[in-house]
Amino acid sequence: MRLTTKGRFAVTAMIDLALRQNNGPVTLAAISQRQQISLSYLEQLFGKLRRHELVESTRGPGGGYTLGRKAADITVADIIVSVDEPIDATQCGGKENCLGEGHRCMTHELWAALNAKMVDFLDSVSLQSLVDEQLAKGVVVENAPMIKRAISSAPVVKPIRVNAPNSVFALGGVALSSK
Amino acid sequence: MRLTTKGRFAVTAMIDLALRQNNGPVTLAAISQRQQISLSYLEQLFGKLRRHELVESTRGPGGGYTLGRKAADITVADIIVSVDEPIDATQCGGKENCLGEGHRCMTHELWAALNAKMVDFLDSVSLQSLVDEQLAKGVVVENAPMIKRAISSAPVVKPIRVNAPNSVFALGGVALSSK
DNA sequence: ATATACTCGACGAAAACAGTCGGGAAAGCC
DNA sequence: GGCTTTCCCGACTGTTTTCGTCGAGTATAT
Repeated sequence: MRLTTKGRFAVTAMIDLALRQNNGPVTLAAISQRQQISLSYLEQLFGKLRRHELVESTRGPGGGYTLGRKAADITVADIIVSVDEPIDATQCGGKENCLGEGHRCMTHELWAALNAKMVDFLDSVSLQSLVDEQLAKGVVVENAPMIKRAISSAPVVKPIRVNAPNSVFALGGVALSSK
Repeated sequence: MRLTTKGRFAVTAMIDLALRQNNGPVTLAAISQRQQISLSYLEQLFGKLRRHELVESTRGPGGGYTLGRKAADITVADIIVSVDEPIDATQCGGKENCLGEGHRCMTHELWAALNAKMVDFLDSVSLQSLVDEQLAKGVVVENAPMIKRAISSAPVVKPIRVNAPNSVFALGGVALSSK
């Protein structure tokens, strides 16, 4: 398990997505603006997230991404593993008895214990719990025009897709569309 | 909080050190051989660990490193923070209200929640607990000639420094001194 | 048809990682 | 003193990862 800013971007983007997907699909462009992550980089990350079925995509106008399953069923470990992939296996290539004898290469053993703890922990943190934490903190989710409250239990809600590039749908007042 | 193989090396080396320091100081050369980490790289890591007072050094023959405080008082978070240092601060430079208004830059907020959880967790794992885990698994600590059993409660035992470069003090039988 | 938005691959600069090298400086031992 | 051991430090290098750009392409809705 590795943990870098790459994983941080992915987790942050997923929280952003989870906070807003009840309006319908969320575009990467919107996440890019809100979270200050380059669009192309997000595309790469979401490509991986999609291949791991953590998100689903909808093409065309009004399209974007939605969560692949309920936020409560997505863990932080899922997200990080998805974008980090190559788990690197402690220089000895993963084979046991790396140096011929029995108790050699404890490098492997030594780290394995802590790594397991870490994975267990990150697997116990759900995306939903992070979202709840944000809502509790009073994070303002812009343009959320009083849709149903069925956050993630409704199958695929897809309300009317308002397609207003520069009005309400943009950013909540401040002009950030200039660049 | 970042987590890469660098932190892994540091944690692994610290476990190795904790397992053996009751014989007296442990040399980096020995850790290097056992854990297959390059000596010079270890020197860099231990330089940081020493500056953070997690380890103490003794120069000259029979010298090496010992823990700076009891293994139970050193956490994994301590170790990782020591070698990773620059904590990077979420592109906005750490200042609040990054974009002028109040609820902007939730990038900061979003990640902070998880990061805090992670630090809390890693701070709850002591070096001692990892050492105990290894001992329970039956890890063989070579050349431990039946010293006291007071693993880490004795202040600074420092028995007689046997200075026998190639005999018992070397590696426990197998010829690894060839390179 | 056209605009929206995802999809994919190649490319590139900058940073971090992992390791090397060479010269020191303190401490013990002969 | 001279020798060895060991830590100490800075500079340097090659590789990988990060982060981002660009351009072309495909599906979809209006």
